[in-house]
Amino acid sequence: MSRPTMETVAERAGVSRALVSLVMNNSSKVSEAKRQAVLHAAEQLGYRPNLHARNLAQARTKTLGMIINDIHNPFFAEVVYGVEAAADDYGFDVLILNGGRDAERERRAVETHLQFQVEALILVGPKLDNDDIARAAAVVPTVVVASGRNNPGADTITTDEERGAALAVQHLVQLGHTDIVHIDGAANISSRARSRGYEKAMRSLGLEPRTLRGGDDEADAEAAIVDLAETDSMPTAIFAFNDLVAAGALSTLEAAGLRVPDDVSVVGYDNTFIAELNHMSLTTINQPRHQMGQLAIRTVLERIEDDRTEPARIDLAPTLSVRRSTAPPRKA
Amino acid sequence: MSRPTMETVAERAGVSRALVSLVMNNSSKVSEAKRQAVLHAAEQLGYRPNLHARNLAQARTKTLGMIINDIHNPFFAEVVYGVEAAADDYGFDVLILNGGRDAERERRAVETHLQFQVEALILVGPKLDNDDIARAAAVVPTVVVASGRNNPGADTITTDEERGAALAVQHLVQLGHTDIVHIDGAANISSRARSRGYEKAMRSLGLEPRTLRGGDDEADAEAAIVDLAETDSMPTAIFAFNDLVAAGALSTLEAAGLRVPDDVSVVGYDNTFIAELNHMSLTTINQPRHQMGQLAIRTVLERIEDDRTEPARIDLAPTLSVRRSTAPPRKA
DNA sequence: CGATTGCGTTAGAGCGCTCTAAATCTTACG
DNA sequence: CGTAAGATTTAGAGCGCTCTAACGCAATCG
Repeated sequence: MSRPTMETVAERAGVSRALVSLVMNNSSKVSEAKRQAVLHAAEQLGYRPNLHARNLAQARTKTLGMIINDIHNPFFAEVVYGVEAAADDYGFDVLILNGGRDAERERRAVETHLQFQVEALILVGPKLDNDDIARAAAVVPTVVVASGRNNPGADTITTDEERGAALAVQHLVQLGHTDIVHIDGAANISSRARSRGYEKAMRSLGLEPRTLRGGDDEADAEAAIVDLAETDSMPTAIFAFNDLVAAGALSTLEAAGLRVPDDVSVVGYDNTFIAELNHMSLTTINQPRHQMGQLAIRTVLERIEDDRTEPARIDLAPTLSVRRSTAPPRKA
Repeated sequence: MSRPTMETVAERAGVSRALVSLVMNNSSKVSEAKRQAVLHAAEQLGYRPNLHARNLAQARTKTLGMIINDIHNPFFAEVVYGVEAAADDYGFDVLILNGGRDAERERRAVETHLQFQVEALILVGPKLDNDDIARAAAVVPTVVVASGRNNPGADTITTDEERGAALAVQHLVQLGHTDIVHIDGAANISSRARSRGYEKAMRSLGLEPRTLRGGDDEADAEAAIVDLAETDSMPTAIFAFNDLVAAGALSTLEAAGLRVPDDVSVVGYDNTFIAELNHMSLTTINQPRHQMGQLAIRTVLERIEDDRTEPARIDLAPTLSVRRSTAPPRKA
């Protein structure tokens, strides 16, 4: 037994199919009596509009497609909430597809979304390269959140990562540190900007930058720290590429018999869940993720509704979240 | 300029619309020449099938709807990967909607999915009550993952949480502990089963259970621990409702000057990301999340394809993950 | 009192695709 | 060379909905 359609409801309510359609879209030009009759019939039958039929008949789908780099990563979750909140406000549904940290999967996800006729694409931390993004942006309004900002044709929502790195350095310097090492993000997309920010900030304060190769993972911190310990060149503070690397630093430092923040201060980046844990309590750089999500929607809707065409570049300011992993250096 | 349709492609390739359809569904009964012609025309025009039209025309949508309790929670992320992997195998698309820890939002998400004519619903840790679930299950095959198992009409994939709690107790007892306190999950859905498992296991080993009210949050552990410290009744081991509560225990214990695992051993539950962090290194109970996701798909597909009707109840065995938060008790 | 207005309602076409049944083209065989 | 069998291809209906244009009817007006 198949689901009831408008036809069924119309029959039951003794009206035409078109009238049912009007009621479902709560048009104002329906008499109260008929509206009730239709609503009642629909209720009784358990009628549910078929979105595919609606989307076919209408030009618009009122649906947005979002692709998340990795569902695992709590950094992106917060962005999702921002996106959803804003989309709700404007009456759009958001379909989520998981990129799974894999460009090929993301490419397929884009394809799926396009086949679903989404009105816009929101790419959160995409792995896709610029060409892929340009191709997508040529078909449908596209906004990239938290990734590089030279995506041709697409809007971008970023934070100023150079500035964020500078905030970390300034914080440490204000505490009295002068020997500050940076463990970078290796090939990670944000690595360059954060390293550059660190180096510029150090130099502008008259300090010598020291950057070590890291990665985006706990284990990646280990080699760097071990190296520092063995060459007896342990700094008084470490600025890590992200919170996870900072977490790796924390445990490796402790394993080496050093206390945080007494012996070494540690700063992370991203203000993820990890940093918030009391037991970690990581000083870190915060990106306004919720706001980034909201802005992504606003931006992309400007294209849809007001058909703006020149790409928007929104660059937000990061902030510092001070916790217990930083303190003044031990007096020498 | 609107998107090209099958009609456009057909014209360009000099064939009929139906033939294009056959090619798109790679039917075997199309001559190689025409197939190439169609493919080529489609390529040139940037043709992309309209899923809404297809879904309307076909009885099936080959689409599954998944609702996740909370995108933030990394526990669920792993389930998602399992679901996606299995769905891929069977050629289904999975649409993800975020429940946002809110029953009302979940209810709307169910509605959205149904309007999208999904062939089945996968509810991961739903907040919905049994009635809501029954209502959904009456309309479309539904499987509930990682939640209570008395959902009328729906299939369920769970782990034996009593057993999991018992594993924790046994591990601690084997290490030599006899004074083991449980901090429970308060109103949380899994709390009852885990507490019961703990209490049964304790009694069966001739030990006296001691359960304190906790919650599902770091802060919830604090009150309990502070209480233990103040009444001078600190046990040698704590079994927490979940990893987050265990994390709270860790930091509160340390703040009270107690070392883990030297003074007190701590066991969590769920084997989340947190437990894995080196700096936490939490002994915990693991649920086979990936497998749970896969089984969810298999189970629900059995209903769709083989139209099984009696509800399936799959209950998997949890395992123990030993890390560095547990050790033999200090000799008295 | 006939014509006009405007509200509420409806018929019917059309959205892009699949599917069935029938048409057309080959190929093979007597 | 005619024709049946098989292989390809196509016309056309229909999926459930929206939208335009038109219709019926009551209220309003000159």
